[in-house]
Amino acid sequence: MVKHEHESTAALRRAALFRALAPAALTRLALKATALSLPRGKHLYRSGERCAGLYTVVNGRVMLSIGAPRGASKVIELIGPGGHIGLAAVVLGVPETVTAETLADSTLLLIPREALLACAADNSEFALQLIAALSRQVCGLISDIEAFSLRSGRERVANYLLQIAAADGEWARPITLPAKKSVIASRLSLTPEYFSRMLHELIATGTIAVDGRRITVLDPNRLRGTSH
Amino acid sequence: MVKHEHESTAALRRAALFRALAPAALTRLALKATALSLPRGKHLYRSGERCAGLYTVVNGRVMLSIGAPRGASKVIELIGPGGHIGLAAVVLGVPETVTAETLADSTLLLIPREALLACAADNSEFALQLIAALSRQVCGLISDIEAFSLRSGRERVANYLLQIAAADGEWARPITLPAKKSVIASRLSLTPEYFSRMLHELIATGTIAVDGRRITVLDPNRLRGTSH
DNA sequence: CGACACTATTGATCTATATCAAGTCCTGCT
DNA sequence: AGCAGGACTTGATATAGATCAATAGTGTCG
Repeated sequence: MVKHEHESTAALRRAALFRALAPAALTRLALKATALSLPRGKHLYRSGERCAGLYTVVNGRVMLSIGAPRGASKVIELIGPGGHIGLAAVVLGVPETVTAETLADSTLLLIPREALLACAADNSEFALQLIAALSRQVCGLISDIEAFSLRSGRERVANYLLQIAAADGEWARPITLPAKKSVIASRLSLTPEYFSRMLHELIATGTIAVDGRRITVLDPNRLRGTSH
Repeated sequence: MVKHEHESTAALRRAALFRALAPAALTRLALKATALSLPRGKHLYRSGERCAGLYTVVNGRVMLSIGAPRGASKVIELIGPGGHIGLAAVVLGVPETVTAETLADSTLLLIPREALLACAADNSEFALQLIAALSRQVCGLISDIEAFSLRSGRERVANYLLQIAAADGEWARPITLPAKKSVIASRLSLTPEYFSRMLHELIATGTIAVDGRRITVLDPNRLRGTSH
């Protein structure tokens, strides 16, 4: 039991949202959290369901997507270790607008809505963290909208590769796509077929090399050039 | 001077963000705010600029848009009385990602970043209001992304009309577009030409009637039917 | 180690929406 | 009132990207 608390506390400390939280408050929150692990391909929740609290990804990977009536769907975001899921809908207490599904075996922490709000209410430091996290999300979504409506498919692909290359840090070292190509394609609002073509166009110009999910950026400058 | 304070306080109370704020805190905030009025067509700020604080629209109308290199641009949101502008970038203290421009003669209140953050820091009630406001914005942006990537132009137009009709309350009463048609078209990620065609398609089926910026919904059910 | 099932590529074709080009209708201004 | 410039419409044409169909890898599990 004590072991489990320690694990939760440590896991929360590694999450961006909770990093700055005072140890006492963090432990209090961790006590209310429940850990769960899910195999790949399980749904955390579906669009329209009400969700008990905030999920934090300890490890694994979760896909957030919106589903339209006609079976069509679109990936909104891919969330890895340290990330959190569904904050906006949880604090509003409204049904989720997205569907969350594990892309790999994952372990998560579920923090009940009440504990989260209580913590925010008597810890202004933490409330400001929530505000900052939501603000970052708003900026990210706006930049997605910009990409979808003002950039071509080619530009979006180039830009995406640059982003994960930058996040990874080292150039020349091959980067690994965080999910299978059809998921990445949907994240970029492209069909798998078109995504494949764009990738092969970049290969043809000697900009990148592709080996399965592993991509090497051969010519960063040219990639930057085609990204806008 | 006292007059001006009263005006600011009253204006803030009418804004969604500040409605729930305790009178004392509200007055304190209003004291730090500066009122400004701008004629139509003026920029509050442009994408990339750092912005001193949060703008609240007292009256008039402001257009938020993102601009791409190639002169292309897209309207993100139209903000009327009671709304606020640029919250996310202001709390993060990063350069604005959007451009804000008045669409009509407008009066605004500018609340300095420091005053806003201070108020949030020692007023957990208000911090939660900010959290809720940002969460609502996140949900709205996600729903925009859903519309842009999963719905056809026709569906987006129908849906938009339903939304403003619902906001307005009374059916059968003609609704008025909050800006000229080319701006609405951009808000819906359509060209003015295509927007015009979609509107005329709805006219042809007897679903709506259009007179300039004034639109009457003749057949709400059919409109709902074409909205998805 | 072979075979299934899934993932990716490739080619051919199609379509929603953009673009270009006039033309018409307002609307505010002198 | 008349006119200039913008806002909207209408038509013809072009195209980015989707869809459909077939094939080729690729990994995984008995």
